[in-house]
Amino acid sequence: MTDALDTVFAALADPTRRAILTMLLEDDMAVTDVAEPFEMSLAGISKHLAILAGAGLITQEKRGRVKWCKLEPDALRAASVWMQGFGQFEPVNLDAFERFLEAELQQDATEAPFQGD
Amino acid sequence: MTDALDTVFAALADPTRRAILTMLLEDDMAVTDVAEPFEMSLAGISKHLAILAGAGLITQEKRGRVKWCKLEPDALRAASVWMQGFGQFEPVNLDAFERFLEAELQQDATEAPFQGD
DNA sequence: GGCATATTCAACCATCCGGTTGACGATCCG
DNA sequence: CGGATCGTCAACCGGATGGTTGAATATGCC
Repeated sequence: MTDALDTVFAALADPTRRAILTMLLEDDMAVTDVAEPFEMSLAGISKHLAILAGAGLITQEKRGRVKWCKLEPDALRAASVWMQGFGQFEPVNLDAFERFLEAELQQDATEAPFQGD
Repeated sequence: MTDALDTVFAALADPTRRAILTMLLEDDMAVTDVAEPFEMSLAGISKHLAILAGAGLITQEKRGRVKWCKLEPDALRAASVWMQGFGQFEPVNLDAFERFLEAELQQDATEAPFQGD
């Protein structure tokens, strides 16, 4: 009965993985480039990336021999919502939340994506 | 080198602990009462509470032989800030989500009328 | 073909985690 | 005092986690 929140929060609980996510904010990256700033074996980083992908926080797409890692911010949103109003995470509300996100997306698509300040 | 975020996210990664936090939203509770709905030994729950306290998510105060557990929502703030600093996209807009829910409710009310008497 | 690059796999290791049970220290109450 | 209640401690267990190394698999390049 491992909830999606379990894997997301567990993935976020590691500083290396949080650092990776922060790096991916900048841009998509290849596995080797993700690993470069860390004093850790490439295989170790590869495992961390697999965990992040398992939590849905990133996706990986192989082009040629390079596997590109891409941030998936939506996975964070569910966790963020839980934190802000934890308690109201019954399935009903999750469904509603998904509909909400879709509605929001459509709105974003038709309106200006940023309300900059 | 364990960051505060490490312990907070790790604490949130367990469904039992999230359920406990949700229960504490209602009111402060004694350890025994926290444990009551779970099919788990009291010692097990006591450990979970210690982890939550270690992460600063709750505080515990002993009055008489009863130890009261109190939610500390501020501890969530750092994690929440981290997650939101994350998205270039707007932070999750809970207000908008609530308006969405209300709008949906009204829609349900007008679309699926009771054939009442 | 042959070599370098990119990434994962497999095995292994130490440590942590979630859980149990049983004993123990406090505290209330009759 | 003596017994019941509240909660933790200590030891233990199986399984997950975070890391390593070395071999293996793809892919690109000359």
